[in-house]
Amino acid sequence: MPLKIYNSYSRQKEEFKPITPGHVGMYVCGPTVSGESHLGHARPYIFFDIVLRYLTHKGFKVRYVRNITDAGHFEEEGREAEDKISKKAVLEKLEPMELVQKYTNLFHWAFRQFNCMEPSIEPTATGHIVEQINMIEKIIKEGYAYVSNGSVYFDVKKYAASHDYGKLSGRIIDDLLETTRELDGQEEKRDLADFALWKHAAPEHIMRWASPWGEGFPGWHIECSAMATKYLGAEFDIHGGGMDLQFPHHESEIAQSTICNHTAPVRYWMHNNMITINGRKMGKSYNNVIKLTELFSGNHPLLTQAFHPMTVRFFILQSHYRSPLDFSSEALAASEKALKRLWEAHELLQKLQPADTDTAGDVALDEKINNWLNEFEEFMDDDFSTPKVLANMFELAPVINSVKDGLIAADAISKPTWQRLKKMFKLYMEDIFGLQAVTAANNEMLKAVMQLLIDIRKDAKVKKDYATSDRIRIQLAEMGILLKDEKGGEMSWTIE
RNA sequence: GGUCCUUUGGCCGAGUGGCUAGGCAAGGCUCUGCAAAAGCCUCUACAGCGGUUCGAAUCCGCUAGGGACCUCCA
Repeated sequence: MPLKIYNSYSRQKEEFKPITPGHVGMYVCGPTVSGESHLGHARPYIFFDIVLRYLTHKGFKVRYVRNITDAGHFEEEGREAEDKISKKAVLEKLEPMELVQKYTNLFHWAFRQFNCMEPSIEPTATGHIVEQINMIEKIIKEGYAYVSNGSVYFDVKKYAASHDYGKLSGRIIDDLLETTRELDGQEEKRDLADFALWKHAAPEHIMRWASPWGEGFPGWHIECSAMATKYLGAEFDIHGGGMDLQFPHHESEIAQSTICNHTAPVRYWMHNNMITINGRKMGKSYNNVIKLTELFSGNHPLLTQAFHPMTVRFFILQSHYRSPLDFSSEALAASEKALKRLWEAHELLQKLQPADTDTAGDVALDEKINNWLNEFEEFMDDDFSTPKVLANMFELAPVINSVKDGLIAADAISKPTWQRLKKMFKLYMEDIFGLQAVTAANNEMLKAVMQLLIDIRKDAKVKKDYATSDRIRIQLAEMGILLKDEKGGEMSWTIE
């Protein structure tokens, strides 16, 4: 089945055809590591992790490049700007690389909690200054950039005369040329719409590199162009990122790369929508960010509890990536319960053995199951409709639970169907959606101890010694372990 | 001000013109020593007003609310 991807550039769903058969080059704009990652960051990196996993499942070999933006005008919160004017001893001063390292580590830690796969290449902007300078020189040579006061600007007006500047973000060039913004260094530009490729560093600027135009630092957009070109080629398949990057970041990337490499860089542009909080985009300037560490610990005024990274992952999968997703503690709590239910059905399914029958006792049910399963791929192929796949899984969960409880006869479902069901759940839950058990109930010693308690409780129940049986269950509950009596006298347990 | 998007049941969220997802919450029932879990059932919504159509949550227009981008941003 062909995969269809909504291309932001053409504003429609298109069949995905990689440039090199069997291979996919995918670039996703990574974080700026001048601060701690927050919930807003979770969406693109979790979503594109799903894209990576799904493409891999479809048999593509994916090179996934995600950068770290560690160059720019950095300061750490709370540390004052005076720090930058250097009369202090080296160790007392703000060392940008130290700051960048700290937040990079924190970012990596958080996304390991989310069970995101690591990118194939994770290039840093500071590690590619040479490539960026080379690219800028090429653009100057092509006549689309000019030097002004130690800075280099891209000539948007000239570019727009022969190229469609503004198409990706739906912008009209004339409007952009008229924008009146008071920005730093605006007077150096020939035109307000021009953007910086290289910026001259003022004396107090702490991050600076030598360049043909004097000491300075790269413009924000050029790093992605330079690194994507280096690792994926002049033209590659997928470029992803948040919607807020469409303009000016991605629009500028297209312009730079097109001039430098004489070809449009990207085949499929993919943009995820924002996570909002009370209907407003989560962001530093709105003062409404929930940092990932706060989310995991529950330590934030807007949170009524701590949330497990898997709950967040599931929450994100429950909505389509191009829709805005409104955060609330209640919504996340609902996801937590939903995930628990689904995950338990999944674990149960993996343990249940199919009846040894090639023909289904309940043909209609058997067919229904197969239809739901068929749709998994159909939905994913339709621009990654993860919520629909989950909906089907929730249709299947009662079937699984009913088989366990004997409410549906084991031989109602044929062996091949049952085996397929098992396989598909494992594939989607674990491999494609990247979900994991929320609790660490895989400790062998704990399992053994629990088995002992269960044996004692069973004995007590047989003797109708309910004081003992209740005591075991109640005290375990106090510790956060939920013991459940199953039909037929068996017992199971989960960690809350 | 410009460009674009959005408005779905108590809450979160899918929705391709007709078959009206799913989750959470709530209520009822079944199972059960009790409990939990599980199962079954109930809860039919699409901002408002017009229009197109045999038929619209889905297309068009207007009104109202919300949002994003135009500046660093996932």
